[in-house]
Amino acid sequence: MERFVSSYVKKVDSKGRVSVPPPFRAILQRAGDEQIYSQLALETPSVMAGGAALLKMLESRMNEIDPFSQDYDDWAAHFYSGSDYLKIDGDGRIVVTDAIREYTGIDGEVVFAGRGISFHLWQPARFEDYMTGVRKRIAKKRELPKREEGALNE
Amino acid sequence: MERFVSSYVKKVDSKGRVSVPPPFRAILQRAGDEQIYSQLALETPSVMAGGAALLKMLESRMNEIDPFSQDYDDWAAHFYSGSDYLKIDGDGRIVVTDAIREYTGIDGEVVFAGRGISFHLWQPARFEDYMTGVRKRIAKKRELPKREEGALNE
DNA sequence: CAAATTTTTCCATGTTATTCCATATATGCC
DNA sequence: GGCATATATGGAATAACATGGAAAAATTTG
Repeated sequence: MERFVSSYVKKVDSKGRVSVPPPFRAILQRAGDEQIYSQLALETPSVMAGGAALLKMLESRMNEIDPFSQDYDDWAAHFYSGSDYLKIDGDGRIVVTDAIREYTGIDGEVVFAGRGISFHLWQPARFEDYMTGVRKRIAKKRELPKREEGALNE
Repeated sequence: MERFVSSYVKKVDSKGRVSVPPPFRAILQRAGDEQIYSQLALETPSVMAGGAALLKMLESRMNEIDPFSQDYDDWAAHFYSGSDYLKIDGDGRIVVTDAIREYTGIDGEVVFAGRGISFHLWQPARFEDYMTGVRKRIAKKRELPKREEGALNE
């Protein structure tokens, strides 16, 4: 399956329109997706997005939960209320909703960050901070178990 | 089956009229529903609503209870006395009843929150609080079992 | 039963969202 | 490096929608 790779910064115009990075657009198009499924991310002030493949993956995960549990209620709320279908228009653009803006802080520019089967939407500054943290955490982990004896530059 | 997805904020006019979000309206229309079945929610100060599919699901659940039990009496009371059919008028609007206002605190604006087979009506501020709680609970649960070995943010 | 009140339907208007188009910019290709 | 194609971007035209009020119908009340 094709993967969303790399990060792109895009401008948001006064009407909230953003053009989807062509590589991402191409992947969606080849998969037959005319809409982008989006969901507010749980751990970060960002939005997870992707095509039907992502949606399917998420749904199958949710279906493992007992439908009459409190747990399920929470997931259903998050899953359905916190989601959106963003239609890709004739010019390859989507519109970021108010809910997305508020949750992410997106306002003149947005980062499309590839994540494999999905990609995330970020406010640029927050994305940079997040990536810095990510790299630090990874480096730290590797220091102890591996680094001492392992490859120095890989 | 089509699902109610996303959340929409709508204004309530002085007569209690609210226009149903077009995406929800479209789903109901395609299913042939001209009325919205609504029921006071048990766990939260909101109203659960939906079309005939929802009603059918709820009824089948209730039919599993012994009709001569105390349990059944309670359910029947809740189910029938705490429900309403909200007619969708020619302009795609419904009227929120006094019972709904009192139970939910809805008063100038209302949130339509998608929930899959149903959607919920909320007073906006309360909905925001609720969703924040939902996300916290989910994130917390995920910390323990999976996070160490699993995907980082998907 | 008539009057008053509420509810519902109908209609007009303003607003918002979507689509379409034109231009500028960038990218890839030869 | 220059040409052809693709993309970004803003604005204008169009369509969809929200919203308030008036008219009509139904309901309640005295």
